Amino acid sequence: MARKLTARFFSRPTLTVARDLLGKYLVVRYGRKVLSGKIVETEAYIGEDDRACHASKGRTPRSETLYKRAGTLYVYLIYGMHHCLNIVTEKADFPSAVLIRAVEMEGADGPGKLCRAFGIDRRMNGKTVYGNALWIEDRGEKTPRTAIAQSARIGVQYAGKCAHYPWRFFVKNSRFVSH
DNA sequence: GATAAGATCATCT
DNA sequence: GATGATCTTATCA
Repeated sequence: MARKLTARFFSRPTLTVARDLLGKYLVVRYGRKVLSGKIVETEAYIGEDDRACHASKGRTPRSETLYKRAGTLYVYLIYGMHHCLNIVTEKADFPSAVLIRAVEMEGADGPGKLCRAFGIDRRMNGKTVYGNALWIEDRGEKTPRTAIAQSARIGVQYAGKCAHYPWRFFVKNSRFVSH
């Protein structure tokens, strides 16, 4: 019933992956604990032309992860204290990823809190999404198109017109979606 | 309810 | 030396 998503799922266009991730489950194991929650909010970051994407300045030691193959985890520290979890999409050498913004779990509404709740930090950067510490499951739940809403991304006002791209996807009426 | 400011550091200039 | 894919707390209404 629960099916682990493979690289094939993440190799598709980033916007498709971002939308399809809604309703899937993020599962993290550390020690003998397993935590999981349904994904209800994502954002897409696509290519060097997207000024909100960390690859907009080309390859750097940090953005290098975005150029890896689909299914690679990109985790970075923001504002000196919060981690954000992304999954790289599309082809190798094309920088794109989906940011996981919220899952249905107490204290996991918002990318920073989500990583804190799941114990995710920079040690996960560069790992894959099909290992045995972190993965995504399809539990067969269908998320109807009508339950999905789209909007501009959050926290990227500096990105000029890229800030207005409707590349954020979320499940309507979920109380776990960030404010 | 809304808005503002402060925390705090890896990364890039 | 500047800045950010955020969050918490404080203050006002």
